[in-house]
Amino acid sequence: MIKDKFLMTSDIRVRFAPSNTGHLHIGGARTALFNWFFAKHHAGTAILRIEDTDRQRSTEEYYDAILEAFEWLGLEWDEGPYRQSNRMDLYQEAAEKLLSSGAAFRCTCTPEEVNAMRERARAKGKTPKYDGTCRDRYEKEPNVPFCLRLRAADTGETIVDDILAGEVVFENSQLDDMVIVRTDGMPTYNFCVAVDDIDMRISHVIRGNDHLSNTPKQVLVYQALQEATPKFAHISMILGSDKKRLSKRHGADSVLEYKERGFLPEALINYLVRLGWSHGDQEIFSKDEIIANFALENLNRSAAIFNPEKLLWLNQEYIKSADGGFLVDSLDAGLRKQGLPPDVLSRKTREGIVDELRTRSSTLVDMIEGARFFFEDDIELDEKAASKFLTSESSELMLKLRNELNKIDAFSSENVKSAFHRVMDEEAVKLGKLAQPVRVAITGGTISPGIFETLSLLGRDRSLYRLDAALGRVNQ
RNA sequence: GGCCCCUUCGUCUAGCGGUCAGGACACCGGCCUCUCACGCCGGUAACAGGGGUUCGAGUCCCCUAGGGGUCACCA
Repeated sequence: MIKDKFLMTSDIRVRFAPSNTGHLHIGGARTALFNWFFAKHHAGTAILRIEDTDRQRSTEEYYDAILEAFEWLGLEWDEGPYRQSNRMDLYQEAAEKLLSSGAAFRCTCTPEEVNAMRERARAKGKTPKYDGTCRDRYEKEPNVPFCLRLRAADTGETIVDDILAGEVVFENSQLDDMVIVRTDGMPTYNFCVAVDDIDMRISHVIRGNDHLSNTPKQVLVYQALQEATPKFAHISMILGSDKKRLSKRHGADSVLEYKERGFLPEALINYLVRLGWSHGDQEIFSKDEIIANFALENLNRSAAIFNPEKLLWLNQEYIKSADGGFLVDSLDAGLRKQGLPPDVLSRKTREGIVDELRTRSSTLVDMIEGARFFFEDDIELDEKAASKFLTSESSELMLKLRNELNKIDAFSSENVKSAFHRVMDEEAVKLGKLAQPVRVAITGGTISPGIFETLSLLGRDRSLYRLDAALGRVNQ
């Protein structure tokens, strides 16, 4: 969308904050999309922040892959990517502030001891949580390692005001004295999130529903830091066909994998956004249309099941109306990947090929597969089709057609059609009798675009060569 | 298990007290047709259950059931 230069940037600031412990998967992408469209709709600022405080599992490969995925999707972030690992000073400063104000305390309990506490509480039928052993043990022994915990209230309640869920009340008795800085000095997720969101002046936190239960913990950090909370919107999640959380088991769920499988970014975006969001009966939206109409209020609160068939349908819709040049480029790249040179046929011809294939391909991969035979020197015949259609009976017809094709002037689909009709009239056969054997001879199989167009696109030389090869086979 | 969220066709959804409960994907017919598609026409299919509130409830409230999430020195 062209930015209206008269439109002032609003105070709306949102962030998408994935961890680089895995690929950007479609669930995360949808969350990112909601954030991004919300920001654009309000002429606000969309920020990308990588949460890489997990030293064990974060990798640079995933970091790069996440950026690559966004690049492919065509989502540009107004700020970032910020990385939490570069912002340690900020967290340390906040932690010290909390320590000196008494909101946080040093805890020398070992993980084993804390686990034991939780077990004891569980055995008594109570909420398993840290028991507060170190809360008031202010004199600490030197050389004993410690972590920092945030002192949680034992009574009362913490209310999360959510745009979608309304006021959600959590009993403070459920809350733990959570660790905000680990023994190794690394700050923890729930702490960094709040500190960063404050520092980045985030106005709306839009994230998955799985974070709702975490929110009161973060609210506690805001309160301890004496900062106002942002507005929250916890969106529904995407589930697999088994109604379980999306995972590797459901197949390809990384965004980049959809690229590999021949999906167009516009189609993926359209599909993902429509999961939970709608605008009347409209199914197909350009980015600009989504920007114009997106509103958090229209978001569905219930989980959505990922439906690959509908994505496929949408993808084909996008392929049907895609720019021809783009499709040719995609075709060329796909062919080269398989070691087939695209330029055995002219670019104009390839444009004709993708035009024939666009109504027959639900993915770019399908399209390339459907175009293979145009570019192979020697096609592979499907045995079943060959034995059914390449018979001595059909070979006579094909031979006649071959001679007619050899005579025609320009090898246009119209002229090819005339050639067919001359043979059909002469032999008093219907088109089907002639077309299927020719199709098998030309394409190797029984499925292809219209036979006149196919021959015309393939060109006279290659067409006759293949016809001859098929004829030779029958006569053997 | 505690706490939290959710519940309209198989799936995505429209609906925001009065509709024959609409659209889309998928599926099933039909038309078109040289195959496969595309396109066009038509069809099957839903308010989880039970209580209220109301003249009237898919729409509001409660309960039950089911599904999901979360309870870490992971994010």
